[in-house]
Amino acid sequence: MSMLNGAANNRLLAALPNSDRQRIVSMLNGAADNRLLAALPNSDRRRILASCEPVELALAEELYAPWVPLRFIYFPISSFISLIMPTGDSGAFEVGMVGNEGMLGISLVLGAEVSSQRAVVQGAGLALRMEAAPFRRELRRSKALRGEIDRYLQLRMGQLAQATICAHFHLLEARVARRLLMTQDRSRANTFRGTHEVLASKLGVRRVGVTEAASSLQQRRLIHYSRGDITVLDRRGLMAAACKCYKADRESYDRILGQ
Amino acid sequence: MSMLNGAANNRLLAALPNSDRQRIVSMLNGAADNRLLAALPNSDRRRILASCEPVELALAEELYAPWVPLRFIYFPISSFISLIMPTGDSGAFEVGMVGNEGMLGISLVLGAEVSSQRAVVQGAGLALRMEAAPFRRELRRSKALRGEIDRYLQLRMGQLAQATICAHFHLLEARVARRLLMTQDRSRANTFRGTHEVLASKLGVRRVGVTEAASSLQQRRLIHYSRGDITVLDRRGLMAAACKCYKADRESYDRILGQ
DNA sequence: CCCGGTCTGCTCGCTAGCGCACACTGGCAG
DNA sequence: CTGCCAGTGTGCGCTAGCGAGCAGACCGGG
Repeated sequence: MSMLNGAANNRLLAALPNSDRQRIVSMLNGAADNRLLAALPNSDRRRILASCEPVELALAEELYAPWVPLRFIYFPISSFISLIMPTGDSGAFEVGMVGNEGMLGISLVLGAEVSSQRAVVQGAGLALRMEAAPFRRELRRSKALRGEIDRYLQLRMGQLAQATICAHFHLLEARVARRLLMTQDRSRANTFRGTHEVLASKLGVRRVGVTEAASSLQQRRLIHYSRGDITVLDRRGLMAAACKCYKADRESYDRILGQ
Repeated sequence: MSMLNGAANNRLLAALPNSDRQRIVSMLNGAADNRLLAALPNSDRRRILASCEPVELALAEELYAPWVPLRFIYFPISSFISLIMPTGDSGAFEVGMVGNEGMLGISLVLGAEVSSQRAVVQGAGLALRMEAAPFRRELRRSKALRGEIDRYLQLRMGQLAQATICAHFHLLEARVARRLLMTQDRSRANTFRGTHEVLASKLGVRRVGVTEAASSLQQRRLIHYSRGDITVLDRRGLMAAACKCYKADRESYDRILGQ
């Protein structure tokens, strides 16, 4: 169980809930719960997993700060991460979400040591992480890894472009609905955490705006929320309330990563 | 002069103005006027140039249509290109500009055959183009090419993120100023073409909005325009009128590409 | 010289979202 | 039980940008 080495100063595997521990065991058998890793040939994946270390990510934990050299890259398993761009005047704006479909630390792939964005855990859970140096080594060695990351890069660029349009053109209520659906997808649960306040900061709007939008969605029985717990009641209805960007994103996801 | 072969059905080198022809000759001597090519080791560059074909790009020419397989990639020399994302309801929105600092056709690098965006010539001029197949071959062969493209990718992603914020938060006048500065940089001239109408469509706003903003900038003697000709009169003043995104973009440009 | 089309200027009513400020509520700590 | 505070609800005046439509100005072609 080489994966356990080096996790000394971190929450250890033993401390994880059973379900997560089982997931790790199944990963060691080659069925990683991270799409990017799962797509690799067995030999490459095993080698990479051997350099990875499982970590439990806590809600709101900051994994990257702007312009601070990146020590680790992360493959989310049951966690997911929000990429936040600082706006200068102490505001913020989310420019990406990383779930188990991808990885955090693309800058390292592209030859940089830092990133201009903050990375904040938005859904607590498990992830695999790898130190920068071995990751870069692996990147040179495994053509398959690089290929998968390239496809993921393509996805991310497309979604970023879509997000630009969405933020500029679409009504807040539709954007809120879309954001909730995206969160639901990545947390793979109907209920997840998130106050109006943090949602607002990610969408780049006032809290009040989110309250109004969310309240409208709740009155229509599409969602329910209370003190930071959000539940999706009617996924189909919520999709109808969301802008087309959500569907477009899903489609590009299927097109690029699908099959 | 192998570069001339294969240009049969195109505007030929001989038809180019003297200045452009001289540029090509100097490129063959190893001093390409495209930053990405210029950064390559001589041997790689010469090999790549041998597979390239010079083309004169006309204003408003459409190089890529959404979802149509990309036949060529382009290295702009004196031309520059606008990447347009369709918004569904027949609107449009610019998500990137490609000048001689980079290349057009990143999707091919990332393993796709198509792109979701339109590519339209925004500044007429010279470019080198290369067919998809030899480009892919070269990409596998030249580590240096891939490395340079990776750095360029990083730049583009950063600028896309910045543009998202800009479009969402900043006042139209500041955005117009920024866009004019960016155009000036890429056209490397104080006067360039562009009507309020097309500017508006790239910024995702009404033409009237651009007219108001441009008119205000003109009254302050920062620019002058008339029937599709725009001249920057006071570059420093225009920078002051622009949002900080412009400066941020330049800085990320220097940080990533500046040696 | 006139005609037609392109480019620019201006108006008017409208709305989404903003900034600010304050009030209510439920759960948790002391 | 009390106080506190994070999370949510609401109200009010304000503004940037929207949609639609029309008017003049300039330019090149017939």
